[in-house]
Amino acid sequence: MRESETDEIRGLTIFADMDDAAFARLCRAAYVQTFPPQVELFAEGEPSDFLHILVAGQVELCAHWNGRETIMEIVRPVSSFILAATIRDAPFLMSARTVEKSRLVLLPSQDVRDVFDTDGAFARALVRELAGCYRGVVKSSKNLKLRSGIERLANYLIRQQDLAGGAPSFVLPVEKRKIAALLGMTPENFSRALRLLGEYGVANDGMTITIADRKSLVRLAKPTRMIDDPEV
Amino acid sequence: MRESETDEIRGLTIFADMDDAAFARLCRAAYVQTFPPQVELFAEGEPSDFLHILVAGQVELCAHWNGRETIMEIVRPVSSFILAATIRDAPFLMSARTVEKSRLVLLPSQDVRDVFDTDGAFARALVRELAGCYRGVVKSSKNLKLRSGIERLANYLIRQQDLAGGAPSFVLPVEKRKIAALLGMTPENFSRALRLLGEYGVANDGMTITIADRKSLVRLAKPTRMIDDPEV
DNA sequence: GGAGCCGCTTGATTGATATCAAGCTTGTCC
DNA sequence: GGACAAGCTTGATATCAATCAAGCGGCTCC
Repeated sequence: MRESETDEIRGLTIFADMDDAAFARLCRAAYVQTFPPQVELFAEGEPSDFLHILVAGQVELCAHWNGRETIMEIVRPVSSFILAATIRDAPFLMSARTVEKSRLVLLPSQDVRDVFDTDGAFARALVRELAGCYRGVVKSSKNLKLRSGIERLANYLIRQQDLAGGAPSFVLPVEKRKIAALLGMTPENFSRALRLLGEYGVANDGMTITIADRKSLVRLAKPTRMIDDPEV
Repeated sequence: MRESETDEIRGLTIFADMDDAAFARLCRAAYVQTFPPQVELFAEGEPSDFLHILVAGQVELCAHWNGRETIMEIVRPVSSFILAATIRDAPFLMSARTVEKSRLVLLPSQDVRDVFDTDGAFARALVRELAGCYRGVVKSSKNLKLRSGIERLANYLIRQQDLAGGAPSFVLPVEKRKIAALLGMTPENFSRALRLLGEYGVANDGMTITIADRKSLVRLAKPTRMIDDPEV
């Protein structure tokens, strides 16, 4: 891995406080790879040989059971994923697939565990990171159990508007069917729910969403920091 | 906190590898308290001042939104809970309530963070613990998104039978309505689903469940390690 | 023992979501 | 341009889950 590439991931909070020697050791056997869209990076159940870091592109994490499939998370750069499996040397609980052309840094899991065993700063950073990941999944689980489909969609749109800088119009980051799966609904119901949101000032043209009356949408969505704020 | 009481929690994996001095420092300002049933220990949104460890009894972790309530987890002894909030010095994402008379050890969150900042072994143990917690919630989320109510119940019963030692008959650990909330269903549908499982050899007398034909139940439930095995 | 409470069960009904089956729109590739 | 594919939308229908409304049964407390 070249220096220009290590720089891209050095800024991640999990590496922020560790010393250069330990970071160098992590990067020693690391490599960078670019994948085309729709490529499966790994499958549920496989051993977690590498910690993955998405540098550019988009990756979906999905899960399967009994012929059904759902999307658990959509990863955007720059962030690591499947850290927990790496730490516990356990099989992946999710499959990963590129959504678009993506560049990834792969750190051998054994190296991550070795450095984590010897470098206290890294271990502490991982604790904070994993605590954040845990809270993220808890929030997502609350979202699923406490809200109906249309409520989840309304909150999703509010969140996306914030991510896009708050402008009334913004473009959805992935295909609608993928957002539907992420929100635990079928593409058909997603479409119907989106139309129902027209009553609340949401307009929809292809991948572009326009929120004309955010207050009205918020009255329906009732976002709360305990579910919808990624910072908390 | 007395020595007899520190012994009760010393065996937890998060304390296993730390040295006695660090453990003593953690316990210095800790205290033990016994609560009657149905007492709220803390509420969603409050600051996480103490890391909680359940020594005896049972505690439910629940979440609320817009007048609705659900149960996220039922904690059994001996285990810590709300570790992630403590680590991140963030508000609780869930409320906690005793299900029965319960004894808890409360460690000041600030002490936990202090020791975690200075004791590498503790930090490493926390990483492993949190990675396990994260994977637990991911599995629970897969369970919710990929399975129907009756499938979740079938898998729950199989798991409870294993926990009870594998005997055909066992007693449910909490009220049915709480199990229903945990599985994301109403008490009414829980009751109906349980009756439908009669077709698969499940009998139900009060709190006692008898599984006459486990193979048949397994054929329906299709348990998988990637969702149902707490060890993976 | 009896009254009252609480949780569980059951049935009837409503509401939400999934499925099936077309069409529609958009963009791509000859 | 025209054919095709893929994703989206829409309507009709079926299935699943929530709600409403009793009634049952066990338990506690006078």
